[in-house]
Amino acid sequence: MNLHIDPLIDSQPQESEDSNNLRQTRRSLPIALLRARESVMAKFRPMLARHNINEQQWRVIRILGEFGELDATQLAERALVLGPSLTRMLKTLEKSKHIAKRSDKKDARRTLLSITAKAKALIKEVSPESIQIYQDIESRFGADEMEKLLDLLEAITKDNAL
Amino acid sequence: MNLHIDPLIDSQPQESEDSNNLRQTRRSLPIALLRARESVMAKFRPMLARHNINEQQWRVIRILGEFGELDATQLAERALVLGPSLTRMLKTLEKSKHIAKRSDKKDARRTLLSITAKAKALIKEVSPESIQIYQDIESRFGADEMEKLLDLLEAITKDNAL
DNA sequence: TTGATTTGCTTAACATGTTAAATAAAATGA
DNA sequence: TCATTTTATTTAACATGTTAAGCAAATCAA
Repeated sequence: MNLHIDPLIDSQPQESEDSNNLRQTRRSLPIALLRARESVMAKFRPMLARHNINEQQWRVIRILGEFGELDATQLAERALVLGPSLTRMLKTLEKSKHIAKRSDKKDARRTLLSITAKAKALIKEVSPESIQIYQDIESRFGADEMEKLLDLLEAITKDNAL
Repeated sequence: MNLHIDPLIDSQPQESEDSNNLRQTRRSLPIALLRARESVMAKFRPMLARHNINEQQWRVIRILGEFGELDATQLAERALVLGPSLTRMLKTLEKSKHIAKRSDKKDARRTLLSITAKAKALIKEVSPESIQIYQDIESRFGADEMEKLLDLLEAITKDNAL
């Protein structure tokens, strides 16, 4: 999702017939989350593009780098990718030698996924740039604000899962 | 994106070789935003599905309901949809008589979009359910926390746009 | 033990996301 | 005025999102 969104700071709703009491989209949580995410990802996407990977592929590789070998279900859950998407992505990532597949000896239904040396090298390449971008965002937004935001995001996520 | 995500509260990273200093995905802002959004949308999606619309269609209709007639560029920007996606969506939404198109007399390049009576009726149907779901989320998370979260999201969005 | 159910993954079909290129109309400038 | 550039939208191609259905392996229950 690359929306190249302009600020929209001055725009105001025009309709007077607001008989439906829907919150203005500006203060709608789903839309605010999407906008915020887009504004953040806009900073990361050009860097990922330079390394010939997209957002989802980077998440999958990163999760396997962080957690080690996982089965497809756990990987999809943690990388926030749906099963059918993961199935397709794995075909690509196997061909490009970033991910290796093996079947679980104890449970033939399960596929175990792990990253290759090539993907580990990619992580080492991307990490410093990623950290730099993150720090730029954090230093402008403020480290305290960033912590507060992350805490609230974690909290509402946990809250909604109940 | 309907991920049906489980809490993942107790899971911990396994890899010791964390020589790359990437932040744990749990505290990664892009991922935290995505997770939070998924947890929120999971509450809304079944309701939208009952009304036979998806998330993006609802955003487009809602934006036109809020701002009135807009050209395609403004609509795409505000509804957080890319141009090519909007082009395709409009074909569907015109066929279903939710949206009407006319070309701008002053500038033949522009297409002006507005919602029909049918879409206004849909908004009236969906709004109370939407508001109810929103209030459920807000009452569990806390209205103060919700305000803080929305403020921080608006702030970081504005900050990143600079 | 075996028929029924559940689980893990894949396939299918259609929608949107994403980037690049194409097209047409409008604005610009010599 | 007319060639050039910019702007608004669409088309194309491929990737992921989403839901439903399918399939094989594992688990359950009688």
